[in-house]
Amino acid sequence: MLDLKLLRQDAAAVAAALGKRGFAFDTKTFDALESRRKALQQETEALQNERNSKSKSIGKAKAAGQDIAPLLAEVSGLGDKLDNAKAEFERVQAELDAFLARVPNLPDRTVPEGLTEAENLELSRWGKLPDFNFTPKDHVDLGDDGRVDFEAAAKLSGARFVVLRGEIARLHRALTQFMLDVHTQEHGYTEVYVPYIVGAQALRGTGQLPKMEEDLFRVGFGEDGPAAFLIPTAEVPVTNLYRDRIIDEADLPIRHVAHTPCFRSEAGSYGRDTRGMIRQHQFDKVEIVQVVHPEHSWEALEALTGHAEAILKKLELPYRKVALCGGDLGFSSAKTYDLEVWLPGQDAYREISSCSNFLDFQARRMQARFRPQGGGKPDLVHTLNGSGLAVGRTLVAVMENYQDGDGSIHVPDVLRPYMGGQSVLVRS
RNA sequence: GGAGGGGUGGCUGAGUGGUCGAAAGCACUGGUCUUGAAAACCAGCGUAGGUAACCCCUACCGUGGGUUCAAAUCCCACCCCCUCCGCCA
Repeated sequence: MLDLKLLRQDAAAVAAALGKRGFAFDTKTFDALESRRKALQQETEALQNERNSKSKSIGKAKAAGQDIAPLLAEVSGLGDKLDNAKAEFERVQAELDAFLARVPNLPDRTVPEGLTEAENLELSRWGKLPDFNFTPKDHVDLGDDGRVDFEAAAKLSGARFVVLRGEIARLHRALTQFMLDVHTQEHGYTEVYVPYIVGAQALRGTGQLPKMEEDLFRVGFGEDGPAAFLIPTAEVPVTNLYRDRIIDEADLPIRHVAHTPCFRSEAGSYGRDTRGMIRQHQFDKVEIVQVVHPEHSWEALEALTGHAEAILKKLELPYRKVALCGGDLGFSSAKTYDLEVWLPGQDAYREISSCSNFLDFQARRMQARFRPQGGGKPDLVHTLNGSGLAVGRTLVAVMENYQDGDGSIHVPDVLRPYMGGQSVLVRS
C-alpha cells in the first residue's frame, strides 16, 4: 500500500512513477473517491459530535435531577441521519480501500526502464561455464533411471509434480540443510519453522492478495470456514510474524531464514517450462527475510542478495545477477535483483533467486512498526526478502553442471558432509 | 468433542450504562538532587483519521451485529487464549 499522503499531495507524480512498471494509475477515479470520502467523513463526524455532546448534556441533566424530555426530543431523528451518513461513508471508504489495495509499489529510480523480461539489466556474471567434451544432458534425462520420476507424480497428483528417489532425494535434502546452515551460522539469520497454510489477511499483508489470487491454492476448514491458502512462498508467514506489531528499535534488524514447501497454481503459465522440474506446483525453497530500520533497507538489499549469492559460490555454480526492469517487478517490490543460474541442459541462465526491497509497502499493509529508541511515534519498518535459494532449481543446477559423460553426478565439495561423504552419484 | 475461566495501551492489570481514551504499576522521556550513576521525588507519556500543523473534533477496550439519547460495561453470534475431561500422531 502506498502512502495516502503522497497520493493526495501529488497523484500525478505517483501515476508517472507507476508508468515505469506499465501500471496505469487512474488519477481521476482516485481524486473522485478521495474528495467524496473527505466530504462524507466530515459530515458523519459532525453528526457524531452533535450526538455525543447532546448525550453528555442528557447525562448531566439527569444527574442534576432535571427533566430530560425536551433534550430527548432534540436528539430524536439524529440516529437515523447518522446511520445513513455512516453507511454511505463506509461504502466509499471500502471502495477507496479496494482501489488502493490493487496499486503496486513505486519502482525505485535506479530500476531499469523497460516493460518485459528482455529489458532486465545484467549487472554481473560469476563462475566459469562448464566445458563438457560431450553433449550435456538435462536433469530429466539424467534422472530418468527412476530417481527423478514425473510419471509417478502425475499418477498421484497430475502435471507439474515430481517424485525424487534415493540419492537424488537425499541430495535435495542435503541442499536444504546446507543452505540453512550457511544462513544461520555465517549470515546471522535465525531459523523459523512456520505454518504452510495461512489466512487471507496474511496474504494481503505481503501483497499476494488481492491481485494474485488465481495463483494460490485454496484450502478450507470445512465448507464455510474462513478462506485459507497454501503458502506460495515462506515470505508470507515469516514477514507476517510482524503484522500488527511494534518492535523495539534495538531489536532491528531482524533476520529470519525458513525452509518451506511453496505451492503455486501457475495459472497463466500453461505451456511454459512443461519439461522437468523448473516450474512445479510444489517446490521447496529456503527463504531469507529481513525487517530493518527504514534508513538501512538499501544496504540490507545488497547484503541479502550477497547472502543468496554466497550459496551459489559455495556450490560453484555459475550465475549472473540481473536488475529487474520496471515492468518485470513484482507487485510489492520497489527494486528486485534476480540471480540466474547456468543450466547446461537448457544452455541458458534461469532464475534461482529473487531478492527484493519492499520499503514500507508491505509494512504499511501489515502495520509492522518499530518504536524509535528514546521514545517517539512508532514508524513503519522496511521489509526485504530473497530466495536463498529455490531448492528444486538448485538441485537441477547441481545435476546439470556436475554431470559426467556416463551420466553420473559429482557431489559439490560443500555438500559431501551432508551426503555421508559420498562424492559421486551413479545411475542405477 | 464436553465443562469452566478469560481477551482492556509497549507490558501487567482495575473498571457500578452517563466528562472513561480509560485507575494503578512496570517500561520509557524530561526535570530536581548527585562528581557521575542508582534510589527518591516532580512532570510527561496510546494508536489512527479529519490535516501540512496547532487547537479542536472523530474512531478504537478480541471481531462483527444489536439494544439505548448514551456501551469497555447490557444482549446475540463468531474468533482466539488458558485450565480440566475425552480422543489422538
